[in-house]
Amino acid sequence: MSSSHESATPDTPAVRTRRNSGRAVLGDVARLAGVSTATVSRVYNEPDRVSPGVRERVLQAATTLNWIPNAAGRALASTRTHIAGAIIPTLDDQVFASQVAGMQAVFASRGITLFLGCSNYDPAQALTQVQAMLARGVEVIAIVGEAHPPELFDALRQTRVPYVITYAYREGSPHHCIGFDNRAAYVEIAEHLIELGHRSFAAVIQPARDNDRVQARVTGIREALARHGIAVRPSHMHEGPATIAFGRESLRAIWQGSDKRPTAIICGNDQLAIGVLLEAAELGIKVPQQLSVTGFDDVAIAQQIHPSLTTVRVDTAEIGRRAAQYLLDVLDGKNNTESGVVQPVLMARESTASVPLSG
Amino acid sequence: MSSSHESATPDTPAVRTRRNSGRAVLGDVARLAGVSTATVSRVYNEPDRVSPGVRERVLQAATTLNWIPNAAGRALASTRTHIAGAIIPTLDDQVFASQVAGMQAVFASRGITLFLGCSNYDPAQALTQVQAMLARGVEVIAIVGEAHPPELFDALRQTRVPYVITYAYREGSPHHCIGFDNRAAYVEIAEHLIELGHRSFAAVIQPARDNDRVQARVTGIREALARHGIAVRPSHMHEGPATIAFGRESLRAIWQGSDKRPTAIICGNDQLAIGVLLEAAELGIKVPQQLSVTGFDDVAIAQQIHPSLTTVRVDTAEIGRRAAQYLLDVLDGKNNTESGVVQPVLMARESTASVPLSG
DNA sequence: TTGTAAGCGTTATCAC
DNA sequence: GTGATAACGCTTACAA
Repeated sequence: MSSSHESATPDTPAVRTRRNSGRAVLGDVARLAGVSTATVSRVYNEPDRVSPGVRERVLQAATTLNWIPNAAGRALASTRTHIAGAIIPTLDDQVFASQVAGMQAVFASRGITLFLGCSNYDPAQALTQVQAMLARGVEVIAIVGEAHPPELFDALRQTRVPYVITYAYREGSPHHCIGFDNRAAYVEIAEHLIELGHRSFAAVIQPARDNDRVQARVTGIREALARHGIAVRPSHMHEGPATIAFGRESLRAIWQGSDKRPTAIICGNDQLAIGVLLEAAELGIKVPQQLSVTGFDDVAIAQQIHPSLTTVRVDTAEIGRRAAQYLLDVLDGKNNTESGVVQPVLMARESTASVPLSG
Repeated sequence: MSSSHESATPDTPAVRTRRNSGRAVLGDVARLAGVSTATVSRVYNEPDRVSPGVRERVLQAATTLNWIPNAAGRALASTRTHIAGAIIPTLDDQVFASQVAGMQAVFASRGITLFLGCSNYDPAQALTQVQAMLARGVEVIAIVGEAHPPELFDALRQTRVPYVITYAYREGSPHHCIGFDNRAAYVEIAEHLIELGHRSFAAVIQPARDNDRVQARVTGIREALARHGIAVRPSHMHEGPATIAFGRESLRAIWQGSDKRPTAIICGNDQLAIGVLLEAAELGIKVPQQLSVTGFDDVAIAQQIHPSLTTVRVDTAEIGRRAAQYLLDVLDGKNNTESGVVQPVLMARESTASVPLSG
């Protein structure tokens, strides 16, 4: 039936097979409202440029038909997708989850939806995710950390999609960053302990491979200690999964090892530190009298546990909000000159104290 | 040169202004490979139906031009977006974060990307998110819980977008659910305590408003206790934010109140229970000798804290995976008859024990 | 203020 | 196995 365009026989458009299973389209709304498709479009995109009466009629028709504008059609015609992308290592870490929540809130207020991708700390997956997002037409993209394959940044450059590095901030980075200086944060932790008189340290950290933030933290520890002629013994350097369990086993190994026991343990995050704290209780090690312990993140339990944990608070939701705002500004052609630094705050609590007199 | 069809003056297609800022399109690839656009399309969608030589040539051209297929164009032409939507209350809760991670993994393996929306436990926001997702053309959608505005389900029905309710499972629900029976889970907790001889209970739970899961939990507690002629005193029923701090203050209030002290406290989740545990330590209340405590979720610290926490483990990542699989099956027209139940497991640990002899 | 009509980048339907 | 070409649903000059 329905011959394509010049059929003499009147075709029946209302009954014509719809690929989209009967969903109303803009044209249907236009017909019902008795206006052109352009007018319907205007009602939604430049409502001021259409007279109130017509506007009302169109809105009415749209409601009647339950019309929902099709984003793909919109994107194609306007070359704007109103989609942003965010790539994080994992959702299983509170710091990234809340960063995403912060971004989402800001983007949502501007009608932009967020595509989320997890790299699982794997550079190859990060690259894949970025490519998928570019194919999806994300207008901007936020990526945690800057340790990524060059192809990833090549792709971003070629497509000219504005991006921002989150969570990490490094002077001299070629990228726009929003976050904090992980190295400096750990320098501060180490110095806090040195000021308390500590001279013998252990470190329990999460896997550093492919993770610029963790590498920076370790560097911070080493640098701060080196200034005082101190180094962490290899047997006192434990790298493993960022879990309570690994924190526990690390302390046990450190305490029962043959080397001189440290008076302070710097942990890569609060999970590890809490593990150390719990194991210390079990081994009868008094914190902070015999041993000082520090964490990072300031998770909820850090200030509730006994002894409360000295740690560093970072407002990761704020990182997310700022990152989103920066990207929105780029889209708007505004020149966002705001610094990308979200300052971490050392929360000195009960788990750190002056070094015990008897080394 | 190739005048399109009737233009006398030769146009210069290579230089024509591109709205998309110089990104290569399928047509460019076709031209460079010396084939038609249809063939390029086939290379990516039905590679078997194109000869190896041509295929190679097209792939080569695409690489040269750094061509990335445009998802909007694809969606428009194929009426498939390869996008799924997920709506969760918040990312700030591990159980939902890992559910999303599980879904994402399954969807990604099928080339489907996930749009994520957070309702912040607000029905109105949930509705907005659903509408936004439908506009984005999600092919399927997963929503936590079934306590949502009717308009939400109306929209789903009208657009015929397959959906699934996650985290909650209820016999007789009009929706397909993947999760567990929150009521039954709390009946089990209560019965565990009753078997241990407890007859005097307190409950510390998160806000129940607009939250069918929490309401079901409370119902479970009440039903199980009622079977034994027991009810929770109003002064022993504390509802508030799901935080360690609220857990602490609840125990303090319960313990210092004028009513007879309970021998067991059932908490709405592990955060609250850990708060109770920590406050008990501070108040010198012996757990479980004087007081039994239960949580829910089995967060990492639950089995590490002392005394270790009796709680319920739910594999939320599995809920996410199963939900995604179900939705994929619907898309494939398969009849997924798998039960939607992901069985919770009671983890009886040190924080619960027989009721103290002296009531 | 409103309408006409030409795209936007892809896929699908036919012919060949 | 390939190639024309008409959709897909919307926006946007340009015209009226």
